[in-house]
Parts: sequence; C-alpha cells; structure tokens
Amino acid sequence: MAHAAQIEKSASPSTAPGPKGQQADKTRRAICDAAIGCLDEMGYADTSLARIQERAGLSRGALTHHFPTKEALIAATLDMLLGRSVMTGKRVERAAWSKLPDKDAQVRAHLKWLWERLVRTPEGRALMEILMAARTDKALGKRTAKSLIDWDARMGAAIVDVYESPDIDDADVVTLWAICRVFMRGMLVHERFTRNRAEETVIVDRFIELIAPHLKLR
Amino acid sequence: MAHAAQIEKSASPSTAPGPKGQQADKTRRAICDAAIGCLDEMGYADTSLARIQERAGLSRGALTHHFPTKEALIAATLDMLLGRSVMTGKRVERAAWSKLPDKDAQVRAHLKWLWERLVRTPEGRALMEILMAARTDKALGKRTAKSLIDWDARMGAAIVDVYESPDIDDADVVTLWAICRVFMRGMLVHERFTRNRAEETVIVDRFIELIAPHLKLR
DNA sequence: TCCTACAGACCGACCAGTCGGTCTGTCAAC
DNA sequence: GTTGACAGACCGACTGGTCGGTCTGTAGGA
Repeated sequence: MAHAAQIEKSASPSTAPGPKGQQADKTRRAICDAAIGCLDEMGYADTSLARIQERAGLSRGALTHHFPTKEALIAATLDMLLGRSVMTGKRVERAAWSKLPDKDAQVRAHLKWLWERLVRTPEGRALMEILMAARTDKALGKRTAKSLIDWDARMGAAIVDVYESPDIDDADVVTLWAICRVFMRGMLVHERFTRNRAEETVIVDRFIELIAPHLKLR
Repeated sequence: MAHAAQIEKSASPSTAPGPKGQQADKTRRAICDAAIGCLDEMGYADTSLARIQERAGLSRGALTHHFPTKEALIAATLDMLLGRSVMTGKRVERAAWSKLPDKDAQVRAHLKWLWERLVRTPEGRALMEILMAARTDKALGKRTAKSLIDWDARMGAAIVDVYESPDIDDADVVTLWAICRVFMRGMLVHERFTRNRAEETVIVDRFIELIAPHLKLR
C-alpha cells in the first residue's frame, strides 16, 4: 500500500544520500537561516518568500523546490530552531558556567546564559515570531503543535538531569524551568516598555534572584 | 504662537464637541474594538484594513477618514488598550479580590486576576500582537514608544500604592510587578508548548507561589 | 423662519505594489 | 535519458493608500 510507505515527516523533505543530498541539505539550511534572519529583523508579517530568497542568495524556484509552501518552510525553520536550542542547551555550553566556584553562582550564571545566549538572540526572537504566528494561523499551529510539545517534553526530561528541587520534587524542577523560559520569552517583549538595557537587566537579575534558591544543581 | 496651541496628541484625531464629535468618538471606538478583535483572532499579519472595516460594519472610507494610515489606527488602538488596562487595574476590579479573609490570599487572588482578567483576554492578546509588531516595525515602534514607556511609569507609580516590599524597598515592588507582567505575557506564548489549560495553570500557580511572599499589601 | 455656506462623517472605486503559489525551462550528474 | 537542483516568468488575490463624491448636521445672515 502506497499510503503507508512515507510516514508524514514533520517538515523537511526527504533527504537523498550522496553529494546531491548534501548540497540539498546545505541549501535548505541556508534557506532556514535566511528565514531566521528575516523573522528576527523584520518580524513574521514582513517575512516574505521574496525576502528570504534574496537573503539566501537563491532564486524563487529554489525555495519552492525545497519547500512547497511557506508553511512548510516556517515549520522546517522551527524544527531547526528547536533542534539547535536543545543541543546547545544540554551539551556545548555547560562548560561555560560550570567552572564557577560555588553552585549558587553556577545556577545564576546558567540562568543568565539562558537569557543572553538562548533567548535574547536572533534565534530566540525568530522562535518567538513563529510562536506568535502559530497562535492565530491555525494551519501553522496544527503543523507545529507536535514539534513544540515534544520539544517541551524533551526539555523537561533534560533539565531534571541538571537540577534537583530543594523544596519539592523533580516535577517542580520542570515547572520552575518552564517558568524561566516563559519569563525570558516575555522579556523579549518587555523591551518595548523600557528605556534602556539597564532597566531590563534589573528585572532579569531580580527574577534570577527570585528563582535561583529553588533550583539546586545535582 | 500657533505651534504651541496644540500639543501633539498621541494618536486619536482631535475631537469636536457636540453630537458630531460624539458620533465620531463612537465610530473610532468601534474601529479600535474591531481592530482588537482582529488582532486577537487573526494576529497582526492577517489584520488588514479590509477586515477591520468589515468587522466594524463600516466602509473603507470611514476608516481612512478617522485614521489616515494603518499605523495611526494601530497606535490609537494601543492607546485604548493601555488606557483600559490601567483603569480597570487600579479602580474597578480591586473589590473583586479585596474581600478575601487574609492578605496573603488577596495577593494571590490579585495575581490570578492579573492573569485571567487582564492578560489572558482578547485585549491582552491584542496588546501582545502590537508589542511584537512594534519590535520590528520601526515606524510603529517609534510612534508607540512614548505611550508604552509612560504607561509603564504610571503602572509603577500605581502599584506602590497597593503593595510594599517585605524584603527591600518600593523600587523592588515596581521590579517585581514588572516581572509579573513579563511572566504573564510570556504565558500567552507558552500555550503552544502545552497540551491543555491544566498544564498552564500549574505553571501560573507555581509562579504565584514563588512571587507572592515578596509582595505585601499595604 | 428660511436660505446659504460649510465642515465633518462616510462611501466605494481605483491605484500601484506585493503576496504566495504555479509552471515551464535549463543544466549538470548519474 | 531520467532525475533532481535551481532559475525566473507569470498569475490572481490582496495589500495599504488616494481620491472624488454624497449626505447630514450646524451656524450665520436676512
């Protein structure tokens, strides 16, 4: 039966092996990177296929060849964004803040790192744009729902390896970490209410002071 | 001197007195209400003048008569949203949560009210859409900057009348209240990561537990 | 009291530009 | 010769903005 041969892949088209497929992957990454840049700099409303195409240095045909619709392109970009943030979040960067003298300082540094290296970045802002768009664009919302919920679950599972709760249990750690991400994402928007970065820093630092005592490194 | 006679009004056109002006105000409010509905339901990207016009039950010409550009319309809608949330926030609704037995419960009820009656509403979501749009739309950002910063200042001044700090000083209350708003706004987006409302409630309640001890009703 | 003059509310046709999507064409690799 | 990577012309739909026109309410002069 043909219909079962290809189980729906979340976003990116099938990738052939060999040099052809490698080139295709590279192009797809270039397209998604361009999309991230556009989303960050111009917002979802002004991120058109024409602009993505131009930024990626490709033709209109290349885009449609790799992604049949804009929705598919955005979904693939989202998957790329999620993939990156879980990867860097777990492995690569831990070294940066895990050399501090005491564990309390490490927790605070980790939270600061979450803000500065994961959320307040082009990737973080692009993710925010997609999340907002997915709220009202029903088709996009449906398409991305599974990726997002799965990512959230993976994030939850990963964070209990890093932290334990001095108050309650592991489930509370997952909740607290969700609170951190929610807050950081909210900060991206709060920028509009502040005069300068210093005012932002006060708020972020206060939040960290608030939540750090409830997180204990394993 | 003529140029000083009319101090720059932020968004809405001048309002003539008499029944003509009242009608105009009513129409403007209808337009902004329609804009809020569109922003909530379709997001900024899909909120076109045509859809606002249709929803308001007016003609295309009526919109352009009252607001020369889309930017002016959105700015006026923002001012209306800000005006509403500071008004209800301070006066009207306090009675609803100020009858509880002990003050701790009152604080928690107030925060829950902030979430359910101010942020997780069509108005709250519409505000979020405008804030996001203002991030990348430079012209809109510039136009709305003053309104937002002023509102933030008024909000800060208003909240120290309600709360005092058990830890530090009044400035800390302002920061903590900003954290609450930031978090709540972030929650609007976090919805996409959760399976159902119950998961959201766990996070919001935990946040309230986290911050309530640092807020003391006067 | 009537007439005239005018301002403002509102209408809808129209414009140039942009949108996402479709389609045909070219070319190199296998 | 078939296939996949890419190019670019093209389409209808829709965008925000402009503009001439209509209707109504108000004010001033006779």
